Amino acid sequence: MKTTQNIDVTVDAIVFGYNKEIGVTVLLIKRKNDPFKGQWALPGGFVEPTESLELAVARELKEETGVKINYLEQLYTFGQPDRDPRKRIISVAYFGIVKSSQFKKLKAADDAEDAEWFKIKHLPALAFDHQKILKMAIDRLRSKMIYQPIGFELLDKKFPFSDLEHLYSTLLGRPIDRRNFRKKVMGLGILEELDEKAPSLGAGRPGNLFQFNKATYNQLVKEGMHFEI
Amino acid sequence: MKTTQNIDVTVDAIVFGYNKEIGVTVLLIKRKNDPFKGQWALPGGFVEPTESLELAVARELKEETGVKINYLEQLYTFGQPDRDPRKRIISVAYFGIVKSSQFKKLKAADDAEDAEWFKIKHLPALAFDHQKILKMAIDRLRSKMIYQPIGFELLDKKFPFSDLEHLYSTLLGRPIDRRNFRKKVMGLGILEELDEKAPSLGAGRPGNLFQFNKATYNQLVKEGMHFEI
DNA sequence: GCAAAAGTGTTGGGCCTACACCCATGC
DNA sequence: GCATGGGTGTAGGCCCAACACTTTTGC
Repeated sequence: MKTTQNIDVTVDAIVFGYNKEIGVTVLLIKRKNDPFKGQWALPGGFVEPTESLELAVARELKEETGVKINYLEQLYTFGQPDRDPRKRIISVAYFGIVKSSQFKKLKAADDAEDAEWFKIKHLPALAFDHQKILKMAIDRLRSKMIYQPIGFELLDKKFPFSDLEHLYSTLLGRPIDRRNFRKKVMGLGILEELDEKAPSLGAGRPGNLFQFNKATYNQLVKEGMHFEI
Repeated sequence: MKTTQNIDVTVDAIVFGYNKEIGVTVLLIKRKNDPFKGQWALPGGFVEPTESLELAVARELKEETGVKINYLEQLYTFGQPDRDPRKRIISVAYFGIVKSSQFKKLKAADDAEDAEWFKIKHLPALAFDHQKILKMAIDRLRSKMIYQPIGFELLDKKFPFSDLEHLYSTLLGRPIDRRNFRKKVMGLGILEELDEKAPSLGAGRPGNLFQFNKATYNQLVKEGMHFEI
């Protein structure tokens, strides 16, 4: 098979963020160049000849949006021959999460005219097959959250328990039983309760702060944990 | 980014089979050409300019081994810059299953000097990073089997219940309680009991034959089924 | 003192695990 | 008739869902 393939390889990133007031959001850029100039799209771009795929994602994210991610995993590779009007382009999509604290720091640059967080409930029209890619990412986020505590990655390093509650009930789209949820999560032993109160928001009793113990979590995963909500 | 990337795209297939006597096996080919000439490797090859990735997998499998697969899903994309000694090659790996009945029909051709089923317990040295890819595929097979009934895809269209039992206890590497297993599986309602006996193997009472009801299964998946062994 | 959010236990039912014997067939 | 694999029921325990009131704080 010595014929030239003439296939290009890109990476795309679906980066989720979370904020108590806004809910779950995804990071999009407005394209500066054709094709789909002026349209919203997933951040991403061509892989450099000598960099790994993961590096390419991190680089493109930094260049286009200024965001640094806290969690990254490969999602899926999209390779339909006609998915890009220019030529055949195969895109390896990555699924990323930024912590709440990193949430606002956006600065569009490079190929992007603009970068913004969009609520996953209210998305604009997207370029290429990015609608399909994003849908797959949202499905993955939902299903991963209910059997692995990646939800924790969306929160700050220290957070009040109610943030976790809100995150889960928002994303699952249904109310959760607060008592049972707390019992279940605490039962896993991967949350450490701190000796610190959350800043009061003007009303109501301030909660205690917690933090995620990643070491204990990794231990559990090895032993074959079972989470389920 | 108008510089030529000079990256090639291949697909690789990790195809599993099952047979009561032999256990779980994976399909490998012996390479006819350099690099790694004469070594065992995963079947696969370069993607043609206008075919989809799935088609490329199916074509390569047919060309190199003569096998037709019953189940196929994307596994992962391997893109480390140095994973092929010739040049940068990104490989999209697919995870496939053939039914027991298709098991023996191998005929090496094309790039392959030979094609053979290997027990996953006794694997030869593999070319490229195929060891790593295969390991990931086996992990996926194991974890998928315990929460989705893809194990059924490894069996024939009609099979005695004991085949399913043996498959699961082999792959899980531990004995399973026959009564509980039967109750659990039958409780899902995705197996239809047929009015037909399995051919007797010379000893013992012949069992009834069953078949997998894919429609009911798909229905269940939509409603959010929960399997777990 | 009142509005808002945090924190906390018990019970009933369903599900899952553990466990052993009889049945049909081939030789 | 014996060896081999097929087929079946039950009881106890554990876990999970359902459920409401008291506490702390800001205003």
